[in-house]
Amino acid sequence: VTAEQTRAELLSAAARVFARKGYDGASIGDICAEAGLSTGPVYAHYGSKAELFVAVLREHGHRQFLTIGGSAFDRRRPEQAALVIEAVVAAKRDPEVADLVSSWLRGGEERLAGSIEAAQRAGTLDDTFRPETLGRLATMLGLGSCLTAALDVPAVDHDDWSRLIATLVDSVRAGDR
Amino acid sequence: VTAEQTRAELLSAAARVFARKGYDGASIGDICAEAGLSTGPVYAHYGSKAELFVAVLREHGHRQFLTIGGSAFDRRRPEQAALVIEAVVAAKRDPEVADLVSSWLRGGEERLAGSIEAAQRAGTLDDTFRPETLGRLATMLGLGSCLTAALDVPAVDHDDWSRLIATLVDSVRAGDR
Amino acid sequence: VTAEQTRAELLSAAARVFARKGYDGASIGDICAEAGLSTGPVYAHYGSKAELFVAVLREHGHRQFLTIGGSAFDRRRPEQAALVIEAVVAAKRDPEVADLVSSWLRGGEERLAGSIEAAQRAGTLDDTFRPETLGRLATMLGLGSCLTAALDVPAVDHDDWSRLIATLVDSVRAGDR
Amino acid sequence: VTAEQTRAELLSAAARVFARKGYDGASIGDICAEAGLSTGPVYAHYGSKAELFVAVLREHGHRQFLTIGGSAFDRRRPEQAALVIEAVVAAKRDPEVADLVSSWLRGGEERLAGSIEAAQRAGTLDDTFRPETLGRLATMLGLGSCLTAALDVPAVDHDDWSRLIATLVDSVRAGDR
DNA sequence: ACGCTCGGGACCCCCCGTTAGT
DNA sequence: ACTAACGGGGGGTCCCGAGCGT
Repeated sequence: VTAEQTRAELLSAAARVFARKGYDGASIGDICAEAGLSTGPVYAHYGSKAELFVAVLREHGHRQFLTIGGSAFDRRRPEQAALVIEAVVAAKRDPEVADLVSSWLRGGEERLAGSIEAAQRAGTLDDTFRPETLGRLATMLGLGSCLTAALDVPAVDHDDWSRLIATLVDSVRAGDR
Repeated sequence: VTAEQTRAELLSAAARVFARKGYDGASIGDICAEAGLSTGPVYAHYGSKAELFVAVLREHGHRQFLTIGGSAFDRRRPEQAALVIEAVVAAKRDPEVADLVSSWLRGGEERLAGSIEAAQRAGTLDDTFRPETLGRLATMLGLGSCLTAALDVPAVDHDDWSRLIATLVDSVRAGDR
Repeated sequence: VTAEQTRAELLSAAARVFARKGYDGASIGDICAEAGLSTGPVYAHYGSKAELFVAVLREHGHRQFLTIGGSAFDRRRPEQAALVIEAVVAAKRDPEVADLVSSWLRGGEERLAGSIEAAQRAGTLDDTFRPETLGRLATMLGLGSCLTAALDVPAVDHDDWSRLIATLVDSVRAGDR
Repeated sequence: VTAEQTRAELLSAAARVFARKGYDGASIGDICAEAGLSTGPVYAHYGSKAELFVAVLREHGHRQFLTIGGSAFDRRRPEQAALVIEAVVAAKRDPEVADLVSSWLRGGEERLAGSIEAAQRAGTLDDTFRPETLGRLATMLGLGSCLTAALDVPAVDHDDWSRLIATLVDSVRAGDR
C-alpha cells in the first residue's frame, strides 16, 4: 500500500466522520477505525487533528462552499452541508481554520461580485445595488441552505422554489424596476 | 444569595461562554469562572452540561431564532448568532436539542407561513407561491445571517441592503408580476 | 421536631441505606433523602460520614452480630447481614470500627466458648476439642452466612439444612465418637 | 515491552491495591502508581475499573475460593481473603461485578455439588443430604474463613481445628450415621 | 440561636490527542 | 507503520463549612 493511497483513504474517512460527528465529536480513533487504520499512523501524515481537519476542508470543503447555484439551495445534501457548518464552528477557535474559511468566503464573494459587476456593466443587472450587497445575499442563502440541510426540515416543492428564485432574480434585473 | 439568582447568573454566564467557545469548547470550569462560581454547584441546578446548554437555549435561544426582521439580517450580532449555530451543531448529537431546535424552526416557519398566507388572502402578496416556500426562503436567510454574523465578514452598506430586501419583497407582491 | 427525634430518624435511615448500598456506595445525599432531610444538617449531629457509620454500627450492629443460631444460618436476612460485612470492610481502614468489630467478635466468641465449656463440663459435648476451636467454627459459619445472604445465592432446602447441622452437632457430642 | 506483560503486571498491582484499600478505596491512579504505569493505558487493556476488578477476581480469586480444603480454613491469608470480601461488597453496587461474583459462586457451588454427588454415588458420602446443602455449608465456611482472616482474630490451634473438621466430615460419611 | 439552603474545593473515572519503540 | 504508553484535563459527584431565614 502506497503512502499516498493511505493519505487519500484517511482524508476520505476523516471527511465522513467529521461530517457525521462534528469536529469535537469525532475522535482520532473514530476516524482511524473508519479508515481501517491504527491511531498512530495519522501523525505520520498530519501533524495534528486540526491539521487533518484543515486538510479535509481543503480537499472536500471548497467545492461545497457556495458552489451550488441558488435554484438548488433547497436540495443541498446534509453530508456536504455538515462540513461547512463544522468549518464555521471550528473557525471560531482555530485561527488557521478561520483564515481558510475567511479566504473561501472572501474569494467566493469576490468572484460573485465580479460576475455581478460584469452583469451590471452589460446592463443585464440592476446597477444601483452594489455588487457586494447582492453577493452577500447569495452568500447568506448559500450558508443558510447549509443549516436547513443539516437540520431535518421538510423539503419544499422544488418547482415552486425555482420559480421563486427566478422571480427574485428577475426583480433585480435591469429595467424590471 | 438566593438560588434563583445563581441560576440566572449561571445561565447568563453559560450563554456567554457557549457563544464564545462553542458547546464542546466551553468547559464547565470556564462557565463557572465566568459566573464566579465553583464547578460543583452547577450540578445542583442542572443535571449535566447538556441540560445546562438546553436551558441556555430555552432561555436565550428562542428569541434569537428568526425574530430579527429581514431587512436587518445584515446586522445580526455575532454573540446572538453563535448560540443558534451551536444549537444546530448540538442538534446533530443530542436528540433533546434536536427536538428543541426542530420545534423552534417548525414554529417559526409556521408563524411565517401563517403571516404569508394572510397576506396572500388579503391580496398583498403573490398567492401563486406556497406559503412554505416563501417561509423557507426567509428561514434560510435568517440562518444564513447567523453564519455570516458568526464569521467576521465585512458588513455591507445597510441602506443598500434594505433597498435590496425591499425590492425582493416587492417582487413577490401581488400585481407586481 | 426535636433534635433527638431527628437523630434517631437519621440513624435509622443511615442503617437502611448503608445496608442497601454499602459504606462507599451510600452518599450523604442518599441517606438524607431517605430521612427526608437536607444534606447539611447531618453535620450538626455527626461530625463526618465515618462517625455516622460508627453510630449506626453501635446502634444497629451489635444485635446482628452472631445472634442468629446455627440452625438458621441458611435464613439470615440480607439487610441484617449487610451491615456486618460493611463493618468488617470498614474495620480494615478505620481503627475505631476495627476496635468495635473486634470487641463484638471477641465478646461473641467468649460467650460461645463459655457455653461450650459448660456443656463440656456437663458431659454433653466432646471435651477433647478446645472451646475456642468449636467457637471459631460457629463464628465462621455465622460470618459466612452473612456473605451468602448478601449475595443472592438461592436458598437450600431448610429441612435438609437443619438435619445437616443436627448431624454435625451430634458428631461432636460426647460419646458419639 | 509486550502487552501481555503489562497486563499481568497491571493485574498483579490491581490485586494488591484492591486487597489493601478495597474496591472503592483503590483509585485507578493508585493501581497505576503501583504498576509503574500512567492512568491512561489501563483502558487499553480493561474497559473500566469494574472490568479490571473482575479480571483480578478471575485471576487471583478463583483459585483462593473454596479450593483450600476445610482443614486449612483457619490458615487463610488475609490478603487473599480481602479480595473475596471486596468482591461481595463491590457486587452490591456494580451490577457487572454482581453478575460475575454471582456466577463465580454458583460455579463453585456446582463444582462442589458435582464432587459431592460423585462421592455419594461412590458410597463414600451420606446420600441422604442433597449435594447443594453440603455445598452450601462448605461455601459458608469458606466465606466465613475469609472474614475471620480479614479481621485479626487470634488463630486457633491448628491440630485441634483439623481434628474437628475431620470429625465433622466423618459424620456425613456413609455408614457413620 | 438553631437548622437548612447554598457554595467550595477536591478528586475520580474515563478518554483523548499525541509520541517513543519495534 | 503499528502497538503500547503518556499525561493532561473533562465531566460528574461527593463530603463538608458558611450565612441567610425562621
